[in-house]
Amino acid sequence: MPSQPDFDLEAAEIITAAVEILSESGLDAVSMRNVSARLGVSPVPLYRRIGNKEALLDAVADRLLADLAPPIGTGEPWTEYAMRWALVLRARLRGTRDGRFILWPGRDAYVEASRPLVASMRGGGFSADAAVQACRLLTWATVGFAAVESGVPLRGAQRTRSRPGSDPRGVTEGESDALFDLHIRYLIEGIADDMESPG
Amino acid sequence: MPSQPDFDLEAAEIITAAVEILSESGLDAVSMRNVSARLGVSPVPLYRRIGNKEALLDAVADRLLADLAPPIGTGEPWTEYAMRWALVLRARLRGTRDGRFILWPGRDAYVEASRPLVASMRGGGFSADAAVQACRLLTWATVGFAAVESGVPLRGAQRTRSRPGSDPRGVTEGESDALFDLHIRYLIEGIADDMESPG
DNA sequence: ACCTGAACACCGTTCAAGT
DNA sequence: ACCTGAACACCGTTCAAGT
Repeated sequence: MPSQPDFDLEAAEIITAAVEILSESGLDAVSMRNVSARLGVSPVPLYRRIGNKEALLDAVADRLLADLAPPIGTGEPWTEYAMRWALVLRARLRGTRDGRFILWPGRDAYVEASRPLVASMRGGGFSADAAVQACRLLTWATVGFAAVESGVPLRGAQRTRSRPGSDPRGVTEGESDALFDLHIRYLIEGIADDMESPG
Repeated sequence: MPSQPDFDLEAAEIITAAVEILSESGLDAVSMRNVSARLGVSPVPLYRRIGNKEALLDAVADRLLADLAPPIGTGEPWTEYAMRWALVLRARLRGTRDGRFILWPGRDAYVEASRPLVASMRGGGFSADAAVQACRLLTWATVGFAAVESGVPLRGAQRTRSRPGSDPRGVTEGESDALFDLHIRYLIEGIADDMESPG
Protein backbone atom coordinates (compact mmCIF):
# COMPACT_ATOMS: atom_id res chain seq x y z
CA MET A 1 0.00 0.00 0.00
CA PRO A 2 1.18 3.55 -0.59
CA SER A 3 2.73 5.33 2.35
CA GLN A 4 0.44 7.79 4.08
CA PRO A 5 1.40 11.44 3.89
CA ASP A 6 1.68 11.81 7.67
CA PHE A 7 4.69 14.04 7.77
CA ASP A 8 5.07 15.70 4.42
CA LEU A 9 2.74 17.02 1.79
CA GLU A 10 4.15 17.78 -1.60
CA ALA A 11 2.35 19.84 -4.20
CA ALA A 12 2.51 16.84 -6.52
CA GLU A 13 0.48 14.73 -4.10
CA ILE A 14 -2.17 17.43 -3.91
CA ILE A 15 -2.44 17.61 -7.68
CA THR A 16 -2.62 13.82 -7.92
CA ALA A 17 -5.46 13.71 -5.42
CA ALA A 18 -7.30 16.44 -7.32
CA VAL A 19 -6.87 14.58 -10.62
CA GLU A 20 -8.22 11.39 -9.05
CA ILE A 21 -11.28 13.16 -7.69
CA LEU A 22 -11.84 14.84 -11.05
CA SER A 23 -11.81 11.59 -12.96
CA GLU A 24 -13.87 9.73 -10.37
CA SER A 25 -16.51 12.30 -9.50
CA GLY A 26 -16.26 15.24 -11.89
CA LEU A 27 -15.29 18.87 -11.59
CA ASP A 28 -17.90 19.83 -9.01
CA ALA A 29 -16.37 17.36 -6.57
CA VAL A 30 -12.92 18.94 -6.84
CA SER A 31 -13.13 21.18 -3.81
CA MET A 32 -10.34 22.23 -1.50
CA ARG A 33 -12.11 20.37 1.27
CA ASN A 34 -12.54 17.17 -0.73
CA VAL A 35 -8.95 17.14 -1.89
CA SER A 36 -7.63 17.78 1.60
CA ALA A 37 -9.93 15.13 3.06
CA ARG A 38 -8.60 12.56 0.60
CA LEU A 39 -5.11 13.38 1.81
CA GLY A 40 -6.17 13.09 5.45
CA VAL A 41 -5.33 16.72 6.10
CA SER A 42 -7.12 19.97 6.84
CA PRO A 43 -7.67 22.42 3.96
CA VAL A 44 -5.07 24.83 5.28
CA PRO A 45 -1.96 23.02 3.95
CA LEU A 46 -3.35 23.22 0.40
CA TYR A 47 -3.30 26.98 0.66
CA ARG A 48 0.27 26.85 1.85
CA ARG A 49 1.50 24.60 -0.98
CA ILE A 50 -0.69 25.54 -3.92
CA GLY A 51 -2.15 28.96 -3.22
CA ASN A 52 -5.87 28.75 -3.90
CA LYS A 53 -8.40 26.80 -5.90
CA GLU A 54 -7.67 28.55 -9.17
CA ALA A 55 -4.00 27.65 -8.89
CA LEU A 56 -4.94 24.07 -8.10
CA LEU A 57 -7.11 23.77 -11.21
CA ASP A 58 -4.34 25.34 -13.24
CA ALA A 59 -1.92 22.71 -11.99
CA VAL A 60 -4.45 19.94 -12.68
CA ALA A 61 -4.87 21.16 -16.25
CA ASP A 62 -1.12 21.24 -16.78
CA ARG A 63 -0.84 17.70 -15.44
CA LEU A 64 -3.61 16.46 -17.74
CA LEU A 65 -2.02 18.05 -20.79
CA ALA A 66 1.52 16.90 -20.09
CA ASP A 67 3.39 15.06 -22.88
CA LEU A 68 0.71 15.94 -25.36
CA ALA A 69 2.43 16.34 -28.71
CA PRO A 70 3.00 13.15 -30.73
CA PRO A 71 6.44 12.57 -32.28
CA ILE A 72 7.01 13.83 -35.80
CA GLY A 73 7.46 11.15 -38.47
CA THR A 74 10.62 11.43 -40.55
CA GLY A 75 9.83 13.33 -43.72
CA GLU A 76 6.24 13.86 -42.58
CA PRO A 77 4.74 16.96 -44.23
CA TRP A 78 3.52 19.62 -41.79
CA THR A 79 -0.05 19.27 -43.04
CA GLU A 80 -0.20 15.65 -41.94
CA TYR A 81 1.49 16.32 -38.64
CA ALA A 82 -0.84 19.23 -37.92
CA MET A 83 -3.85 17.01 -38.49
CA ARG A 84 -2.50 14.33 -36.16
CA TRP A 85 -1.55 16.96 -33.60
CA ALA A 86 -5.05 18.41 -33.53
CA LEU A 87 -6.64 14.97 -33.25
CA VAL A 88 -4.42 14.09 -30.33
CA LEU A 89 -5.21 17.36 -28.55
CA ARG A 90 -8.95 16.86 -29.02
CA ALA A 91 -8.74 13.27 -27.83
CA ARG A 92 -6.95 14.38 -24.68
CA LEU A 93 -9.51 17.07 -23.97
CA ARG A 94 -12.35 14.63 -24.55
CA GLY A 95 -10.69 12.05 -22.36
CA THR A 96 -10.61 14.25 -19.27
CA ARG A 97 -13.85 14.56 -17.38
CA ASP A 98 -15.36 18.06 -17.66
CA GLY A 99 -12.60 18.90 -20.10
CA ARG A 100 -14.21 22.22 -20.88
CA PHE A 101 -12.59 23.64 -17.78
CA ILE A 102 -9.26 23.48 -19.62
CA LEU A 103 -10.02 26.56 -21.58
CA TRP A 104 -7.05 28.80 -21.41
CA PRO A 105 -4.67 27.92 -24.24
CA GLY A 106 -1.98 30.18 -22.86
CA ARG A 107 -1.15 27.72 -20.14
CA ASP A 108 2.25 26.17 -20.02
CA ALA A 109 1.23 22.78 -21.33
CA TYR A 110 -0.13 24.27 -24.54
CA VAL A 111 3.03 26.25 -25.09
CA GLU A 112 5.03 23.09 -24.54
CA ALA A 113 2.84 21.05 -26.89
CA SER A 114 3.09 23.72 -29.58
CA ARG A 115 6.83 23.39 -29.99
CA PRO A 116 6.89 20.33 -32.27
CA LEU A 117 4.07 21.74 -34.39
CA VAL A 118 5.88 25.03 -34.82
CA ALA A 119 9.05 23.13 -35.66
CA SER A 120 7.22 21.04 -38.24
CA MET A 121 5.81 24.16 -39.87
CA ARG A 122 9.16 25.90 -39.92
CA GLY A 123 10.52 22.81 -41.65
CA GLY A 124 7.74 23.28 -44.19
CA GLY A 125 8.97 26.76 -45.02
CA PHE A 126 7.05 28.96 -42.58
CA SER A 127 8.58 32.06 -41.06
CA ALA A 128 8.74 32.10 -37.28
CA ASP A 129 5.81 34.49 -36.99
CA ALA A 130 3.68 32.64 -39.52
CA ALA A 131 4.31 29.32 -37.77
CA VAL A 132 3.34 30.75 -34.39
CA GLN A 133 0.17 32.28 -35.78
CA ALA A 134 -0.85 29.14 -37.64
CA CYS A 135 -0.20 27.06 -34.57
CA ARG A 136 -2.29 29.40 -32.44
CA LEU A 137 -5.11 29.19 -34.95
CA LEU A 138 -5.16 25.40 -34.80
CA THR A 139 -4.87 25.36 -31.01
CA TRP A 140 -7.72 27.80 -30.47
CA ALA A 141 -9.88 25.99 -32.97
CA THR A 142 -9.29 22.62 -31.36
CA VAL A 143 -9.73 23.78 -27.78
CA GLY A 144 -12.82 25.76 -28.71
CA PHE A 145 -14.33 22.86 -30.59
CA ALA A 146 -13.74 20.52 -27.68
CA ALA A 147 -15.29 23.01 -25.27
CA VAL A 148 -18.40 23.43 -27.38
CA GLU A 149 -18.60 19.72 -27.99
CA SER A 150 -18.45 18.96 -24.30
CA GLY A 151 -21.50 21.14 -23.75
CA VAL A 152 -23.60 19.60 -26.48
CA PRO A 153 -25.80 16.68 -25.50
CA LEU A 154 -24.95 13.56 -27.45
CA ARG A 155 -27.91 12.04 -29.22
CA GLY A 156 -26.43 8.66 -28.35
CA ALA A 157 -27.29 5.36 -29.99
CA GLN A 158 -30.95 5.03 -29.06
CA ARG A 159 -32.99 3.82 -32.03
CA THR A 160 -34.83 6.93 -33.17
CA ARG A 161 -37.63 6.92 -35.67
CA SER A 162 -37.03 10.55 -36.68
CA ARG A 163 -35.04 11.50 -39.76
CA PRO A 164 -31.30 12.01 -39.21
CA GLY A 165 -30.41 15.64 -38.61
CA SER A 166 -33.95 16.52 -37.68
CA ASP A 167 -33.06 17.36 -34.10
CA PRO A 168 -30.69 20.33 -34.23
CA ARG A 169 -30.01 20.16 -30.50
CA GLY A 170 -28.19 16.86 -30.41
CA VAL A 171 -25.30 15.49 -32.39
CA THR A 172 -24.16 11.96 -33.03
CA GLU A 173 -20.63 11.06 -31.99
CA GLY A 174 -19.87 10.28 -35.62
CA GLU A 175 -21.27 13.62 -36.75
CA SER A 176 -19.10 15.34 -34.20
CA ASP A 177 -16.01 13.48 -35.37
CA ALA A 178 -16.75 14.34 -39.01
CA LEU A 179 -17.34 17.98 -38.12
CA PHE A 180 -14.02 18.20 -36.32
CA ASP A 181 -12.16 16.55 -39.17
CA LEU A 182 -13.73 18.94 -41.66
CA HIS A 183 -13.02 21.94 -39.45
CA ILE A 184 -9.32 21.23 -39.05
CA ARG A 185 -8.91 20.20 -42.67
CA TYR A 186 -10.35 23.51 -43.88
CA LEU A 187 -8.00 25.40 -41.62
CA ILE A 188 -4.94 23.47 -42.78
CA GLU A 189 -5.92 23.96 -46.43
CA GLY A 190 -6.42 27.65 -45.84
CA ILE A 191 -3.09 28.01 -44.12
CA ALA A 192 -1.33 26.09 -46.88
CA ASP A 193 -2.96 28.21 -49.60
CA ASP A 194 -2.06 31.45 -47.85
CA MET A 195 1.53 30.32 -47.56
CA GLU A 196 1.90 29.56 -51.24
CA SER A 197 0.39 32.88 -52.31
CA PRO A 198 0.55 35.26 -49.36
CA GLY A 199 -1.89 38.15 -49.59
CA MET B 1 -40.21 54.52 -10.59
CA PRO B 2 -41.00 50.93 -11.62
CA SER B 3 -43.71 49.17 -9.67
CA GLN B 4 -42.44 46.83 -7.01
CA PRO B 5 -43.17 43.15 -7.50
CA ASP B 6 -45.15 42.88 -4.27
CA PHE B 7 -47.89 40.67 -5.53
CA ASP B 8 -46.65 38.94 -8.61
CA LEU B 9 -43.38 37.60 -9.83
CA GLU B 10 -43.08 36.71 -13.46
CA ALA B 11 -40.29 34.58 -14.88
CA ALA B 12 -39.34 37.50 -17.11
CA GLU B 13 -38.63 39.71 -14.10
CA ILE B 14 -36.39 37.05 -12.62
CA ILE B 15 -34.43 36.74 -15.83
CA THR B 16 -34.11 40.51 -16.09
CA ALA B 17 -32.75 40.73 -12.57
CA ALA B 18 -30.26 37.97 -13.32
CA VAL B 19 -29.12 39.71 -16.50
CA GLU B 20 -28.61 42.95 -14.59
CA ILE B 21 -26.54 41.28 -11.92
CA LEU B 22 -24.51 39.47 -14.58
CA SER B 23 -23.62 42.66 -16.41
CA GLU B 24 -22.98 44.63 -13.22
CA SER B 25 -21.04 42.11 -11.15
CA GLY B 26 -20.19 39.09 -13.27
CA LEU B 27 -21.22 35.47 -13.34
CA ASP B 28 -20.09 34.61 -9.82
CA ALA B 29 -22.55 37.14 -8.44
CA VAL B 30 -25.50 35.53 -10.22
CA SER B 31 -26.72 33.39 -7.35
CA MET B 32 -30.28 32.39 -6.57
CA ARG B 33 -29.97 34.35 -3.35
CA ASN B 34 -28.64 37.49 -5.03
CA VAL B 35 -31.30 37.45 -7.71
CA SER B 36 -34.09 36.92 -5.21
CA ALA B 37 -32.70 39.66 -2.94
CA ARG B 38 -32.74 42.13 -5.83
CA LEU B 39 -36.40 41.31 -6.33
CA GLY B 40 -37.12 41.71 -2.62
CA VAL B 41 -38.19 38.11 -2.30
CA SER B 42 -36.96 34.90 -0.71
CA PRO B 43 -35.16 32.37 -2.94
CA VAL B 44 -38.10 29.98 -2.90
CA PRO B 45 -40.22 31.71 -5.58
CA LEU B 46 -37.36 31.41 -8.06
CA TYR B 47 -37.55 27.67 -7.74
CA ARG B 48 -41.28 27.78 -8.33
CA ARG B 49 -41.04 29.96 -11.47
CA ILE B 50 -37.76 28.95 -13.03
CA GLY B 51 -36.81 25.56 -11.64
CA ASN B 52 -33.22 25.78 -10.53
CA LYS B 53 -30.02 27.67 -11.20
CA GLU B 54 -29.17 25.80 -14.38
CA ALA B 55 -32.55 26.68 -15.86
CA LEU B 56 -32.04 30.30 -14.84
CA LEU B 57 -28.69 30.50 -16.60
CA ASP B 58 -30.24 28.85 -19.64
CA ALA B 59 -32.93 31.49 -19.73
CA VAL B 60 -30.35 34.24 -19.28
CA ALA B 61 -28.34 32.92 -22.20
CA ASP B 62 -31.42 32.79 -24.41
CA ARG B 63 -32.24 36.36 -23.46
CA LEU B 64 -28.73 37.55 -24.27
CA LEU B 65 -28.74 35.84 -27.65
CA ALA B 66 -32.20 37.00 -28.71
CA ASP B 67 -32.58 38.69 -32.10
CA LEU B 68 -29.07 37.76 -33.04
CA ALA B 69 -29.05 37.22 -36.79
CA PRO B 70 -28.60 40.33 -38.96
CA PRO B 71 -30.95 40.82 -41.95
CA ILE B 72 -29.84 39.41 -45.28
CA GLY B 73 -28.97 41.96 -47.94
CA THR B 74 -30.83 41.57 -51.22
CA GLY B 75 -28.69 39.58 -53.60
CA GLU B 76 -26.02 39.13 -50.95
CA PRO B 77 -23.99 35.98 -51.60
CA TRP B 78 -24.04 33.43 -48.78
CA THR B 79 -20.29 33.77 -48.27
CA GLU B 80 -20.63 37.42 -47.36
CA TYR B 81 -23.64 36.87 -45.18
CA ALA B 82 -21.94 34.00 -43.36
CA MET B 83 -18.97 36.24 -42.57
CA ARG B 84 -21.22 38.99 -41.22
CA TRP B 85 -23.27 36.45 -39.28
CA ALA B 86 -20.20 35.03 -37.56
CA LEU B 87 -18.89 38.50 -36.71
CA VAL B 88 -22.21 39.46 -35.15
CA LEU B 89 -22.34 36.28 -33.09
CA ARG B 90 -18.80 36.79 -31.82
CA ALA B 91 -19.53 40.42 -30.98
CA ARG B 92 -22.56 39.40 -28.97
CA LEU B 93 -20.62 36.77 -27.06
CA ARG B 94 -17.81 39.21 -26.37
CA GLY B 95 -20.27 41.84 -25.26
CA THR B 96 -21.77 39.75 -22.48
CA ARG B 97 -19.79 39.53 -19.30
CA ASP B 98 -18.35 36.06 -18.71
CA GLY B 99 -19.67 35.11 -22.14
CA ARG B 100 -17.94 31.78 -21.97
CA PHE B 101 -20.81 30.45 -19.91
CA ILE B 102 -22.90 30.50 -23.08
CA LEU B 103 -21.33 27.37 -24.33
CA TRP B 104 -24.06 25.09 -25.46
CA PRO B 105 -24.88 25.83 -29.11
CA GLY B 106 -27.95 23.63 -29.04
CA ARG B 107 -29.91 26.18 -27.10
CA ASP B 108 -32.97 27.70 -28.64
CA ALA B 109 -31.43 31.06 -29.45
CA TYR B 110 -28.77 29.46 -31.61
CA VAL B 111 -31.35 27.44 -33.47
CA GLU B 112 -33.34 30.61 -34.04
CA ALA B 113 -30.30 32.57 -35.19
CA SER B 114 -29.31 29.80 -37.58
CA ARG B 115 -32.43 30.06 -39.68
CA PRO B 116 -31.41 33.05 -41.86
CA LEU B 117 -27.95 31.59 -42.38
CA VAL B 118 -29.37 28.26 -43.46
CA ALA B 119 -31.79 30.10 -45.74
CA SER B 120 -28.97 32.12 -47.26
CA MET B 121 -27.00 28.95 -47.94
CA ARG B 122 -29.97 27.16 -49.45
CA GLY B 123 -30.37 30.16 -51.74
CA GLY B 124 -26.73 29.64 -52.68
CA GLY B 125 -27.46 26.12 -53.87
CA PHE B 126 -26.90 24.03 -50.74
CA SER B 127 -28.99 20.98 -49.98
CA ALA B 128 -30.86 21.09 -46.69
CA ASP B 129 -28.41 18.72 -45.01
CA ALA B 130 -25.34 20.52 -46.34
CA ALA B 131 -26.67 23.89 -45.20
CA VAL B 132 -27.38 22.60 -41.70
CA GLN B 133 -23.95 21.04 -41.43
CA ALA B 134 -22.14 24.13 -42.72
CA CYS B 135 -24.13 26.30 -40.37
CA ARG B 136 -23.27 24.06 -37.45
CA LEU B 137 -19.60 24.21 -38.39
CA LEU B 138 -19.60 28.01 -38.37
CA THR B 139 -21.58 28.19 -35.15
CA TRP B 140 -19.33 25.79 -33.27
CA ALA B 141 -16.22 27.53 -34.56
CA THR B 142 -17.48 30.96 -33.52
CA VAL B 143 -18.73 29.94 -30.11
CA GLY B 144 -15.57 27.95 -29.44
CA PHE B 145 -13.35 30.80 -30.52
CA ALA B 146 -15.19 33.24 -28.28
CA ALA B 147 -14.94 30.85 -25.36
CA VAL B 148 -11.21 30.39 -25.77
CA GLU B 149 -10.72 34.08 -26.37
CA SER B 150 -12.53 34.98 -23.18
CA GLY B 151 -10.10 32.82 -21.22
CA VAL B 152 -6.97 34.27 -22.74
CA PRO B 153 -5.41 37.24 -20.98
CA LEU B 154 -5.23 40.27 -23.21
CA ARG B 155 -1.78 41.75 -23.48
CA GLY B 156 -3.40 45.16 -23.52
CA ALA B 157 -1.78 48.36 -24.69
CA GLN B 158 1.04 48.73 -22.20
CA ARG B 159 4.22 49.87 -23.91
CA THR B 160 6.33 46.74 -24.01
CA ARG B 161 9.98 46.63 -24.95
CA SER B 162 9.81 42.99 -26.02
CA ARG B 163 9.38 41.93 -29.63
CA PRO B 164 5.80 41.43 -30.80
CA GLY B 165 4.69 37.83 -30.52
CA SER B 166 7.40 36.98 -28.06
CA ASP B 167 4.95 36.30 -25.25
CA PRO B 168 2.86 33.32 -26.36
CA ARG B 169 0.54 33.63 -23.36
CA GLY B 170 -1.08 36.92 -24.23
CA VAL B 171 -2.71 38.18 -27.37
CA THR B 172 -3.40 41.69 -28.59
CA GLU B 173 -6.99 42.58 -29.31
CA GLY B 174 -6.01 43.22 -32.91
CA GLU B 175 -4.28 39.85 -33.16
CA SER B 176 -7.38 38.21 -31.80
CA ASP B 177 -9.59 39.98 -34.35
CA ALA B 178 -7.28 39.00 -37.19
CA LEU B 179 -7.19 35.41 -36.00
CA PHE B 180 -10.95 35.22 -35.92
CA ASP B 181 -11.28 36.74 -39.37
CA LEU B 182 -8.76 34.27 -40.77
CA HIS B 183 -10.43 31.37 -39.01
CA ILE B 184 -13.89 32.05 -40.38
CA ARG B 185 -12.59 32.93 -43.83
CA TYR B 186 -10.78 29.60 -44.11
CA LEU B 187 -13.94 27.77 -43.11
CA ILE B 188 -16.10 29.63 -45.63
CA GLU B 189 -13.56 29.02 -48.40
CA GLY B 190 -13.42 25.34 -47.52
CA ILE B 191 -17.18 25.02 -47.47
CA ALA B 192 -17.45 26.81 -50.81
CA ASP B 193 -14.79 24.60 -52.41
CA ASP B 194 -16.42 21.42 -51.14
CA MET B 195 -19.74 22.51 -52.56
CA GLU B 196 -18.35 23.13 -56.04
CA SER B 197 -16.55 19.79 -56.14
CA PRO B 198 -18.06 17.49 -53.52
CA GLY B 199 -15.78 14.63 -52.53
C1' DA C 1 7.53 26.05 10.92
C1' DC C 2 3.51 23.63 10.10
C1' DC C 3 -0.52 21.68 11.51
C1' DT C 4 -5.68 21.80 13.49
C1' DG C 5 -10.35 23.43 15.03
C1' DA C 6 -13.22 26.88 14.46
C1' DA C 7 -15.08 30.49 12.31
C1' DC C 8 -16.76 33.91 8.50
C1' DA C 9 -19.31 34.77 4.66
C1' DC C 10 -21.17 32.71 1.35
C1' DC C 11 -23.63 28.81 -1.89
C1' DG C 12 -28.11 25.63 -3.98
C1' DT C 13 -32.03 23.63 -2.37
C1' DT C 14 -35.87 22.01 0.54
C1' DC C 15 -39.22 21.86 4.36
C1' DA C 16 -42.43 23.05 7.75
C1' DA C 17 -44.89 26.40 8.84
C1' DG C 18 -47.68 30.81 8.05
C1' DT C 19 -51.38 33.94 5.30
C1' DA D 1 -51.90 28.84 -3.72
C1' DC D 2 -47.94 31.23 -2.66
C1' DC D 3 -45.00 33.28 0.43
C1' DT D 4 -41.34 33.24 4.56
C1' DG D 5 -37.90 31.68 8.16
C1' DA D 6 -35.12 28.24 9.07
C1' DA D 7 -32.51 24.59 8.13
C1' DC D 8 -29.29 21.07 5.63
C1' DA D 9 -25.25 20.14 3.45
C1' DC D 10 -22.06 22.10 1.31
C1' DC D 11 -18.37 25.92 -0.57
C1' DG D 12 -13.41 29.07 -0.43
C1' DT D 13 -10.67 31.12 2.73
C1' DT D 14 -8.58 32.84 7.06
C1' DC D 15 -7.36 33.16 12.00
C1' DA D 16 -6.10 32.07 16.52
C1' DA D 17 -4.42 28.74 18.74
C1' DG D 18 -1.64 24.35 19.47
C1' DT D 19 2.88 21.18 18.86
